[in-house]
Amino acid sequence: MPNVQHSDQKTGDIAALLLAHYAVHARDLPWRKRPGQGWPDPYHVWLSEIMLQQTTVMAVMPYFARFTDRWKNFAELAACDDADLMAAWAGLGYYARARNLLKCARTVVSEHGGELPQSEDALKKLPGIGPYTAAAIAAIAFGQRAVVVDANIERVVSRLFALSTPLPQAKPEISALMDRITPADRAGDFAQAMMDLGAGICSVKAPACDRCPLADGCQARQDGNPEAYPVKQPKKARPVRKGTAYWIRRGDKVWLVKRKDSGMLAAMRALPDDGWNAKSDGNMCPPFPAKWEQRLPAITHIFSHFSLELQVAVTAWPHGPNPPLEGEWWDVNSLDKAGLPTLFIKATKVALASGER
DNA sequence: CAAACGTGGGT
DNA sequence: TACCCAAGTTT
Repeated sequence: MPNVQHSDQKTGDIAALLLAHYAVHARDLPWRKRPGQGWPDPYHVWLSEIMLQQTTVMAVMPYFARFTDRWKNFAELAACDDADLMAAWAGLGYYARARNLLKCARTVVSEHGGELPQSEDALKKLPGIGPYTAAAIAAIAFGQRAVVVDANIERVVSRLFALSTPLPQAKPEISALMDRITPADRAGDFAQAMMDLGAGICSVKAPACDRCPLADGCQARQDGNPEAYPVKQPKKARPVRKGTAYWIRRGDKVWLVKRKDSGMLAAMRALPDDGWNAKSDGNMCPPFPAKWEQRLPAITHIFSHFSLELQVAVTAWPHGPNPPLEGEWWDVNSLDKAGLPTLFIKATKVALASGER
């Protein structure tokens, strides 16, 4: 445990100071809107929390707006087609979230009468909801006292108490400290205030301590080295892989496939490829023999755990039978509606820009 | 438990 | 440019 030189009195001040600051400086985010006087719509809280996992507020905004406009509650979302959902999620990344989102909505409808359960335990049993999200929903949507810990809060707490233990080993310590400073009432506002603080003031680089309501009680600030926290374990290098995608054109159509249901970009619509993955290069074998042109500029795409140098090979497919490869013709003029992951969006742009007939 | 799992903005 | 990181969960 950390050197506990903070009295309960002092840690109690943290919540009061932060909530007062939050009353004035809270970000105005769409999922925080409260219908009437009460709490925000739990469906909105849940949807935003899933979208915000490892994803910035800026990236989430347009997706949240489109999703809530199109699917207004759990029942509507549960009833949608899987392919439509995946296409709507395209570009946001971490596609397992989209598959779990749908599973979760369907479970909420079939087993919980279309309303989210309110207890942290019950929430954690739902697909896509882990420790963080369960606590966040319980606190933010249902007013329960839950201890919320995300990467922002890890950073803020690490600095407040100048924790020398590196992450992820420090997680239990951070949870215990967050538990200690979380108020009995307004735990949800407190969590959001901590996250706002981490996002806007207690930033990774160059924290704005002069604007921080907790600066006086911050150990790292007193020590003059807030940027040194949180201490983290070094990360692994990112390998570079090579692969090929295949652009099969017939008139104004291109042949798209659906990726398998597990692994990278699972269940997403895509261009055919040569089997590249995080562990190995693609085999450079086209899906079928044809006259393949392969002189387009390579694409570099950075995934979380490897980089990919992707070559695009092009062929023209004659009218008549379809290519011997499960898939569908897609109009090249409406590729934006295909729901392609960003990697393949880049590939389609290269193919089209090449003046490819 | 460590690794898998996307993407784009910031520095 | 290169590297860091984000409202984490699942296996």
